[in-house]
Amino acid sequence: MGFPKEMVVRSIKEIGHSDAEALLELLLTYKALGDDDDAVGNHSTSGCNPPIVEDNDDLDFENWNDDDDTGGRVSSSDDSGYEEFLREMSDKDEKINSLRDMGFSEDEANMAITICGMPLFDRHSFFMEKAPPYAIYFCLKFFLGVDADLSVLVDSISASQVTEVCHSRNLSDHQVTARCFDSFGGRKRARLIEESKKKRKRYGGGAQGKRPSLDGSDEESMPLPKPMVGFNLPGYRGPSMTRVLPELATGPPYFYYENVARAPKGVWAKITRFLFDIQPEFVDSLHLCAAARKRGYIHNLPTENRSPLLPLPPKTIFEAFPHYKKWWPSWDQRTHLNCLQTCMAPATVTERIQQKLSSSGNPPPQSVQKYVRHECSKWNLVWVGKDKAAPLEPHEMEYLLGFPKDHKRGVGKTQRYKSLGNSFQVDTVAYHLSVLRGMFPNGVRVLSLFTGIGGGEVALHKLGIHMRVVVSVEIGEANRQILRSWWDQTQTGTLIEIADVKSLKDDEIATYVRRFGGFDLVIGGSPCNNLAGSNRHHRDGLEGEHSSLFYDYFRILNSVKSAMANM
DNA sequence: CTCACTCGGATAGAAGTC
DNA sequence: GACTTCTATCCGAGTGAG
Repeated sequence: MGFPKEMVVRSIKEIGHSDAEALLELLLTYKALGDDDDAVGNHSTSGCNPPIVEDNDDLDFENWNDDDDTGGRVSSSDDSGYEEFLREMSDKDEKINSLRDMGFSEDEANMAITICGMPLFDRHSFFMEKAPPYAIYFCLKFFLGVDADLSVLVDSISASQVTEVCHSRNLSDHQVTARCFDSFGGRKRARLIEESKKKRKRYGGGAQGKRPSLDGSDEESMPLPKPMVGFNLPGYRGPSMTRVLPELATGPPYFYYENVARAPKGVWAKITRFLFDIQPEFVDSLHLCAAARKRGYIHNLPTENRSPLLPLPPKTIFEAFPHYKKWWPSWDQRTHLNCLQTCMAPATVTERIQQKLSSSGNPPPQSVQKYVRHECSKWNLVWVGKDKAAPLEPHEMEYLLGFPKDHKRGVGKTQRYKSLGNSFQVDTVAYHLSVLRGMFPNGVRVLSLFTGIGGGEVALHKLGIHMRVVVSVEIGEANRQILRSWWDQTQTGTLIEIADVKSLKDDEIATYVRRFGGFDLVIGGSPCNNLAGSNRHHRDGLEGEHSSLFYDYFRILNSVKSAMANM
């Protein structure tokens, strides 16, 4: 009943882009073969992955929409032809040789086999939301040809749907990508529902784990650690942790991804699934400097032997700004500032505070204190005079964020606030990147996405790591000028500036990879606009207009990995 | 339940540019 | 004077902790 493997692979190669339905059928066929391969697929590849929900806890097709955990599950296949085929495929070398005979490179064959051996990939939920998207991505890329880029994949898989969705919803490419992944879920799910009616086995209660919702919005929450110090921080020595990354997640290149920690529910779970199931490192920069900055970082860097930038930054408001102590009221007991944001308090806020305080006694009544404390916390105000609270100056924000003084001089004040609010906290990022210092004594080649004002570059510079090359992608012209200006003053390496991540396609990436011999680090934090709690209008999650650029980070990272694998 | 916190956005009007 | 750019001033909800 099973297909000879040569037929499967050859058919896939022949079908190529021309027939999406047939291709999907073949992929599903291949997956069906893999579904029953317990021996191959059930090994664990990662010591850091979150607990994986077992099949028998999760597959409940008839009752998918409700919370009844006593539904059926798909039994393991009793088809001896499949098992025979899979036993045949169990030897990795043999598989590689077979694939090489068919014209695939060893890297391509290795990648495909690695993917096919991954536990999640091997599960019934392959094309569902819960399946790791990077596996789907690699798998499709492999079967469609290694040079196909994501947009081509999407087009060939569901061209009519893409067109329809784009026209009717005005969606961007990455949103379409996400939806196509979702659409696979639907199709595969329908197929599996049909199969499950034939092969069903009852199982008892006690199901564990969260179930992805059917509308594609995964509600899986990811609890933030307390204290939010990541895997470790200077002065916060937790239990020593060693992590084993999935094979596909390891470098080269190293990568470093950043975004707001307090994103809407399910966002970090989704980001994690795209980025190789690596557990995010949540850090509040409050533990390293005088201002809070709760951020999640997903990276494949070593976590041992980190070292902070010296001198350590001031850790309290008074250490950072001693002169404000003079006017600081005793009933304002803040020692740290809240997150430095892009918007500053309007003059009306500070005027109202001054007016309220001057018209009340000393100390002011509790109600006034409460109001003023609230406004000061909300707008990050500091006491600059008697009864006078004021927003931080841009150079003070630069200082707290670890940038050199007047890094952004010459730019409008509003723009400076905006860029700084969107930036890295340099000391925090530098602490994570410090492990690169000993690894690249001759310098690093960096692909910097969503560069902003160059927080990652400044961090590397302050660590004393020479940047041989930085290919920087940043949409803001003012930010590009700031980086260029800083680069010309401090650096000797090559800086290439690109405006739009969407314009950075596979061929150009491959050109840079060939030109520079690859990248050592792919670093970037994609836009948080649609994730941040401050956004009252369009907190749309990862599919939002700006935040969906995360998918471009994912796309470009994989493109770099692919190009480097083919070097 | 209350409370605290959040890499923001839309708009009108001012200011600058041609 | 038309147009663009900049600036000030408004605008709650989602989430989690207690």
